[in-house]
Amino acid sequence: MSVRVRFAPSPTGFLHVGGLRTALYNYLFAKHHKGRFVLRIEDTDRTRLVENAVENLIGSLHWAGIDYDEGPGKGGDYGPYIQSERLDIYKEYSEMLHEKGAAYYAFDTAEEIEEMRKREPSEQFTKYDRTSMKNELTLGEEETRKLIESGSSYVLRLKVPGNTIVVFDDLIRGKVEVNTAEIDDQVLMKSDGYPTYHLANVVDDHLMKITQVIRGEEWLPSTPKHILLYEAFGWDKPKFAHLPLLLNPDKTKLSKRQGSVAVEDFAKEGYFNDAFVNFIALLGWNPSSDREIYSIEELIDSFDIEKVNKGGAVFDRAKLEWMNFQYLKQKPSSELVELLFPILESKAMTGFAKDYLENVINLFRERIKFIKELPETAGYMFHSPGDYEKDYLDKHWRENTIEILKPLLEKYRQENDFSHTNLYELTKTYIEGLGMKMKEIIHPIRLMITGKSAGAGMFETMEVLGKQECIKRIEEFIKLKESKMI
RNA sequence: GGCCCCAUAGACUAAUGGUUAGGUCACCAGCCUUUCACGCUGGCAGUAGCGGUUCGAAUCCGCUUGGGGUCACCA
Repeated sequence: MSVRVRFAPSPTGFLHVGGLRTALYNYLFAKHHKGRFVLRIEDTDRTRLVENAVENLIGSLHWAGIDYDEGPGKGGDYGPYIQSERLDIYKEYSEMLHEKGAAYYAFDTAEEIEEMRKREPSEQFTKYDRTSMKNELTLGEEETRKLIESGSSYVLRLKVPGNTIVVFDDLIRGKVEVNTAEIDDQVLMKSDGYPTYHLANVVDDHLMKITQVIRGEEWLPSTPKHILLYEAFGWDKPKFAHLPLLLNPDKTKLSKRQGSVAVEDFAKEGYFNDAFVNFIALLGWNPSSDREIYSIEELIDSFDIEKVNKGGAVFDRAKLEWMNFQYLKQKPSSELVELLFPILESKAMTGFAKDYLENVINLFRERIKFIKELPETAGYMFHSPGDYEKDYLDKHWRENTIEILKPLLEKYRQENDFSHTNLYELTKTYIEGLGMKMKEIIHPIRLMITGKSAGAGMFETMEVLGKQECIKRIEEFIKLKESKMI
């Protein structure tokens, strides 16, 4: 049987980092086994719908490079893939469940249920008490039919069998056992005619021929209910794999309270999609013991669901940044420059040639974390320094600096080869001829040309800026200095 | 609190009965140097605890402790 897995988010906001990891593992699993990856939208809670959430979700998946084979906007043989468009299906199957005696109708109001829970003296576990409440079992068939026909609102509840052990074999955790005494008579169909997650996901996974259900650990406690449903329907069960949670630094479930969790926020911050995916993939699993950088193909190739860790993984920003930096270092400048264009444009720093910008990128790629830092960090590559670091100036500018500089400036003026190697040789020859050291002149030059104490190699910087610009800046500085403006 | 899941350094992980317990991030030191970085070298630091099984346990079993998840007409 060919592998079919699904990612089934509910459209209640943006794609969560944990959701992306779940989607990614499903994707890796599907691709590894040459199977199919299905996207299904679970929008059965009408009260939590968020406008454009589906588009957002798909957009984030797309950014991450996770492509689905079947789903909204793509179609497939098992659609529709949006649960609100499958209501008649759930109705049909819920009635089937009722006919089999595996579920019953109930008429309690929210208040009555709340009261029942309060009545329960134990602070342990308050199950729905099917023997004392207003439902098909206490009212009888006839009364039930009358109530339904008269338009009373009602739900369908799962009739959980008493005191039996439900067992399933989790692909990641192994054998899991739960006594049905611990399982509530879960609502399957809500009074608004929509199914709950429990019914919908079982019906859909069955009809969509899902072979492995790979989802977050938060679903582990409700899996026995799903097992009961498969058994009531008489269907084959898929295999289950419950992924460890992604955690905040304090080890609680990764949440918005402790920083950003929306995938699109990371995209906006400037993380590379491939670096981000690489990082996320390694939260809970690693294909080897001596590597951190993997292409998506390599991840697919080596993915093994049974090797996924059981314990939760803290989402560590520092390592994410490091990962991003690894990608920044090796990406071709032709790709990076495309990211730089819109950034410069937004700062009204336009008019630079592509080649020039690529040179700037190559000068700074090992000194920044994100391309968006360039207008700030490398501002002087786009305009004259404007101001000069006071401490740097005080430290490296001497009484005789100008005298030393003027003949050198003249040499620069007469030099046509502004390659960094030549500038280096030329400068070195001159300065050592005076019995001085390179650093005694390099810092003043850096100051005059960049205004900053930190930057790329000085002669490399001069090469990229070009002869004309360098000479102009030195002249400007000398003029300021001589007129005591600085 | 009941139930379920989990447990290798501060963080991510490798090692599926035999390793001096390996790698990465972070941190620290040194080197490189033209500043800042990068890079290189080295260092700090771990099998939660206690029993058991075994010639041999991070690995298997039990208990304890700790952490997490979940207990809705939400997913």
